[in-house]
Amino acid sequence: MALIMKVTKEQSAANRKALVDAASKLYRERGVAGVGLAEISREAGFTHGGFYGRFASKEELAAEACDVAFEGSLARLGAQLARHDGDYQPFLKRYFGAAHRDAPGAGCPMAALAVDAARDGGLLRESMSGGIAAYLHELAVHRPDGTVVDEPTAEDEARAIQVLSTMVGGMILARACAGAAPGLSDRILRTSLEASLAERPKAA
Amino acid sequence: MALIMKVTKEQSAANRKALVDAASKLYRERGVAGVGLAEISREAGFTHGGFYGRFASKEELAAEACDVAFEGSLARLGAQLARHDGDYQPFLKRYFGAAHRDAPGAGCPMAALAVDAARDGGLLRESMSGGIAAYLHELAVHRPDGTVVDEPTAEDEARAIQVLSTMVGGMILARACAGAAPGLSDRILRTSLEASLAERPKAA
DNA sequence: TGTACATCAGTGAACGCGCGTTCACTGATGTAC
DNA sequence: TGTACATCAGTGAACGCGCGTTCACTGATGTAC
Repeated sequence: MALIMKVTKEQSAANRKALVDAASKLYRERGVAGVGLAEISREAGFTHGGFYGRFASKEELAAEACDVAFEGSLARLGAQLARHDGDYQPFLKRYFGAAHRDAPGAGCPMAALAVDAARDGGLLRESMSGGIAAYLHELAVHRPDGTVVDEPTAEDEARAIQVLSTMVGGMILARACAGAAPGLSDRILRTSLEASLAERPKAA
Repeated sequence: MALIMKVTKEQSAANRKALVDAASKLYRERGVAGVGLAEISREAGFTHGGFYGRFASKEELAAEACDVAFEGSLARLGAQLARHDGDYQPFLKRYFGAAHRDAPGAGCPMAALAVDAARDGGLLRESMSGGIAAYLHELAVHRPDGTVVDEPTAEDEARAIQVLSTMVGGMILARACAGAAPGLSDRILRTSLEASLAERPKAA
């Protein structure tokens, strides 16, 4: 019957999504080269035997995991800006929080996976490239005075690049120091927040 | 005879250094998890059988490879600043050049390995932490007006963190885009250069 | 309604391979007498 | 000076393991008549 058939297909789609979500978390935490398909399948509640019924390769899973991470990240950015009338401060405060630093598996895909993507020659690199462009676009259309434009200018893009460089660089450096130099790691977070706010002042 | 003995030991030390140098290049290019000891040994001109006569573990090699990369990086920073009377522009122009973006194996250890180090629990993480602190110190003691101080203030450190975040974030984003969006990658380099120069104006 | 068949998501075992690590051995270097 | 021995950097083969990938199979879901 069509209805029951639909339930089964939905179940299967949900199972596939569970796999992508588990990969998205584990890859961000430990890198694409640092986690195997068996562990990802186990985390999602399956054996790894069925993997190639759902994905063409590990590379395809990595790209979809990256896409999903960007969806979450862009949604958070949009929601925060919308809730605060285009004011960047709440969003950036959250980005540069210790909670984000200490939980890369649920955080920014660029801070977690951009280096892996740069080393990759395939689908992950394309997903990351598209995600960066989309993220920059979202930052660019939201001007610091709180207005939203359709077509960002070159100046809008430049401002977006400045903010994003500070975000990604600051978070990566803070994470690299977190274990061995916690005081420095905290100062990196605080200073990067201040710098990115200066580039993107509070809505007028 | 002491002299001949010395030559042999020097040879052995040089061989060990060749291994660390090869690892430093290959790890920066492809990540610590992306290159095996056999390939590193081959690149240095050896079989991998002798590896454990020289290193306690792969982890130890990775940490030394990171140290060596920082030595080169800090030397370049110091030399450029000294040659131009503390003016940051030549150094930053070189850092944000396409040549640096396209040759990570010879470039900045933080842009190449900080994410790997953050995932690591051991020696690599400690080496990276110490390297970041040393690099920030070198940036902090060189004030934008060209003077050099012994004890940097909190403000000096904050300025150093701003510059370094922009450097590392900009380079990582530019590399992640280089294959799939070369135009965007170039704009990220140019904009990050301008932003870091604005944070560190030309010597007065 | 009941029975025989088709589908297909997921299982579990296996594959060849490269990994980090170990070890018995070689052979040139240097020492003892 | 000459001969027997010690050292030790480096070789080459092997180890157990986990990797990405493949495949024969199971068994519940759904179809045909």
